[in-house]
Amino acid sequence: MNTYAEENYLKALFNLGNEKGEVTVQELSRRLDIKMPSVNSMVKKLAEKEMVHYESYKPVKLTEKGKTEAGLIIRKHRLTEMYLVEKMGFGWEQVHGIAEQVEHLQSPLFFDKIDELLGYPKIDPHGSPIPDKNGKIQWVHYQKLSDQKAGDKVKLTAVTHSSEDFLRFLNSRGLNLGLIIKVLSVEAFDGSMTVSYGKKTAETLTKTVTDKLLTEKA
Amino acid sequence: MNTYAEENYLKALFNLGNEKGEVTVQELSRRLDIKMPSVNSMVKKLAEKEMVHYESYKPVKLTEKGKTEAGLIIRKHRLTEMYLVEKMGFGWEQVHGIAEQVEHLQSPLFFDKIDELLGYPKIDPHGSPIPDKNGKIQWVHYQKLSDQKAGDKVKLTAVTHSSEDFLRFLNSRGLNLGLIIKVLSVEAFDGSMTVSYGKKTAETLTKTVTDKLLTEKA
DNA sequence: ACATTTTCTTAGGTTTCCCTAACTTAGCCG
DNA sequence: CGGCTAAGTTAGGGAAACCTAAGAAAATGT
Repeated sequence: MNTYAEENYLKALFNLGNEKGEVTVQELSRRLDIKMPSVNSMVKKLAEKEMVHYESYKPVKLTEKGKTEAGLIIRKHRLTEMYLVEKMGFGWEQVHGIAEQVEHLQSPLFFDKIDELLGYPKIDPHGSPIPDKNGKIQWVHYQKLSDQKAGDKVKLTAVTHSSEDFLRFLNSRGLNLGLIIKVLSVEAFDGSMTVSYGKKTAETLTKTVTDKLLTEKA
Repeated sequence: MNTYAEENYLKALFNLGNEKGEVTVQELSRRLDIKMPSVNSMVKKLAEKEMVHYESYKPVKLTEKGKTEAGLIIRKHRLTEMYLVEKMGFGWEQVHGIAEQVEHLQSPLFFDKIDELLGYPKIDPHGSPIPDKNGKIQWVHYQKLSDQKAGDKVKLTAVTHSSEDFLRFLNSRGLNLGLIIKVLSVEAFDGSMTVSYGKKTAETLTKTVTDKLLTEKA
């Protein structure tokens, strides 16, 4: 098992290394607000545990194993954030600090339950993907419904918000996941959209709504 | 602020010191599964911080300050347990380990929200009192079910033991907190008791069980 | 290309919290 | 009361994760 400190390093490496996957000691040091010599020794320790590839004077890179571990922590973080917002009524600006602590809890039971209560979300409300139980991120390229044009035909695959109110609204309109939606027209002045799906031939959705619906090409 | 380890000592002192309030180094050592010399030095540290009264070769006792700190941790623990059971659908027997970790989170915001969502409860799922925001416990007068007489009608409000097996047993008999129980008869020779509650018209409980069930006048 | 600056590493120190081994105090018993 | 045992303490050490100070490597500018 990884220590609390190790988990923070793994997470930082994951978050910083988006493009090349490489992160310098200094970047890590700044992100974690930990002095470079401390980072240096921790990086060595992580290399020892085969969590990172590392050679002196070179940037650090997560191994597959490291990526998985990091993914699992980020999974816990994002599920927690979502739960706090959707189920407990916190504001988005309030949840980061709490999730930062909760992500270190060791209890598959707990996070599985959260996952279940949230309806197994694949992305958080910011659109960031939530890694699966194996720590892997599914790199599906979701597109907001609001980014579609008239004539487009898409499949509704995810929602970025799962508050009771919003889910109730979706239900009342018969908007279920997997549904094929055809965009009929888009109003230029307010971004509202008229679409057809299922039995509905012309339903109008506000931009507030279409912003929260994620789609794939149908 | 207290460290993670300090918090565990405070909690153990609080839980062990129910009668006289005094706890020996050895008791602490056994409860925490930490060797005596380690306990000894931590106790000194806590005395330094004025969390406990301590003199060499004497038992340890929480100060008022220590009691308050311990109460606040226990408050977090019990609120967490209750939330897990009431709002997330966990079973009684599942929540202890999770709460044990959550109780160390530093976020008044988080626990206030839980408190609010639960409707400011004074009792947790095991029936133990929940300390208030100042760490103080309201001592309610409970009576063992085994001390009741035939004809008495009482409300089940707490259990004194919360092992997995015991909680599972209670579940299997439909014995939930808040339940109204009527004592039908008591066997003189073994103290076993026949009671009725809910849909059950004549359930027999051994003294081992009724000793662990706490009640209020209904 | 070489001198300066920046980045990284090494060395050595601190705090927290745990350990084992060995010693001391307190309580008990004949 | 003296001696034994159990409980408590002291001494010394180790792992984790941080630090500062100082030296080494790499990058950078003219």
